[in-house]
Amino acid sequence: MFPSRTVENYLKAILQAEIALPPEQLLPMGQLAAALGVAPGTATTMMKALAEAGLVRYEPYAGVRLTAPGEKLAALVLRRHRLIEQFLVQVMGMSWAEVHDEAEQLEHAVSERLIERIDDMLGRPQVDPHGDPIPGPEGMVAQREYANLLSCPLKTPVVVVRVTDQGPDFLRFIEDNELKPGRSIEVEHRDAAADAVIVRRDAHRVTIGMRAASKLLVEVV
Amino acid sequence: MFPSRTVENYLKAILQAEIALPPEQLLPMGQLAAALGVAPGTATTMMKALAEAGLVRYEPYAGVRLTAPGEKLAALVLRRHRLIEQFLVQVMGMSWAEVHDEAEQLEHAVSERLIERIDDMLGRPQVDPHGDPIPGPEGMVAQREYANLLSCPLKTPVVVVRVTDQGPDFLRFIEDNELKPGRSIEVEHRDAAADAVIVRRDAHRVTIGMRAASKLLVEVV
DNA sequence: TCATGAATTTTGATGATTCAAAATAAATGA
DNA sequence: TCATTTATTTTGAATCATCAAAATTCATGA
Ligand SMILES: [Mn+2]
Ligand SMILES: [Mn+2]
Ligand SMILES: [Mn+2]
Ligand SMILES: [Mn+2]
Repeated sequence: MFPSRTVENYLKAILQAEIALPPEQLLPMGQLAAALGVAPGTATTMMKALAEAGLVRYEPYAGVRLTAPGEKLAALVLRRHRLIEQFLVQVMGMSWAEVHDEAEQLEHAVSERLIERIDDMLGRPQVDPHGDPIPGPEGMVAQREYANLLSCPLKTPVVVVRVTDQGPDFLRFIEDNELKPGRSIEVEHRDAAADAVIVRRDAHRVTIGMRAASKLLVEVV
Repeated sequence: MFPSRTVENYLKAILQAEIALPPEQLLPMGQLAAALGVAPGTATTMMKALAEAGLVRYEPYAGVRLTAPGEKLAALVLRRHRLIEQFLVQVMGMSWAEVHDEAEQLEHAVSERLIERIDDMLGRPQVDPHGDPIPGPEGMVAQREYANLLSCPLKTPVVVVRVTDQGPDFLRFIEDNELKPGRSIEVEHRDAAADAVIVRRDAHRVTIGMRAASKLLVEVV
């Protein structure tokens, strides 16, 4: 049997949470449940079923971790999600702020065949509109580590490479201030007291909060 | 929160069955169940629920019929299905034989917004790749009645306008014999004993069975 | 060590969708 | 008319995904 829509969502959520976790560390049920917007008991029940199916390793009161087959499946869902996002922006001309919700549904409905066509048509892109890496047809690819606007060097040219927040409002803010991936900027100053980061984009200055600054990943050029 | 995927499929199936039915005549449960590949009792249960929701008129032991709201919803599903088919052929370059199954899934996953973009991009098409009419955003449009290869005049130029069978094998046969919608042909002869219809396409002759011939709708030019 | 509080699991329940098989109604045809 | 066949409905049960609330386990800090 093929993973249901629900199972696909669980696997993808686990994968995305694991990426932000040290290797081997288990993902607690509370976090998983919160990520999916379900009651904790619901997540527990599902994890027992997925463990039964060999897709996760589940340790009661400790948490879960994807097995190799589970990770492969999860990566394929993530691959579909991100290819669809890129397609909606590049081909359908949709805003990068609205493609996430659309992809959230379509990722479960497209066939392998259609995904391959999309991949073809886009020239096998490596990243989606938000700079998130697109897993290959064989599964996850190694993640490159990037600095964010809190950790990158001051007064040094950096290029925005990724925005790790899918919220439409946040994305629109980034777009309005021309801070999308590809854009070259500099961190002028960080003000811990004001909880703010002052960024220079050409001649313009933009001030963003530290919480938001941590969501903007950059590469030193 | 209404129509679930399942309900959408039921409504669409009823609408498509109704089209081939005299007005006012009820659709029997057996036919509906067969069309959806479910047990008869399952269809009965669902019809009671849909009647409760005001989407169908259900008469025990007689059959069902869509109400106005039910028909509107069903037409919107059909609209999505057919726009998606046209999109997959025109934009994604997929074969007209394989788009039906793909659309069967996508019709439940695309947003109103995306469907409007697709409609735009295609220039508001009136028919899908099989010649099936695409309902407008407000619901069903009046159906034009066409002759088929069994009822059209002999030795008279006609244009194929529609193929009323979504089976991949049949569609591939039509494609291989260049009988897709838009093609101009003539019925040379009908042979009841042989259960065959001989069609002339330019200088070529194609023989098809009567069952298949009834699936090819044509317009006298 | 142990009482507390937080996190997690268990329990009991619900809604949606489905089936197989039994019961019933309708249609048919002598 | 009435027995037989066919279609439909009813019944009882299963699966999946979910919740709220109760029970349990774990971690903590006095
Ligand atoms: Mn999803
Ligand atoms: Mn993305
Ligand atoms: Mn469908
Ligand atoms: Mn079609």
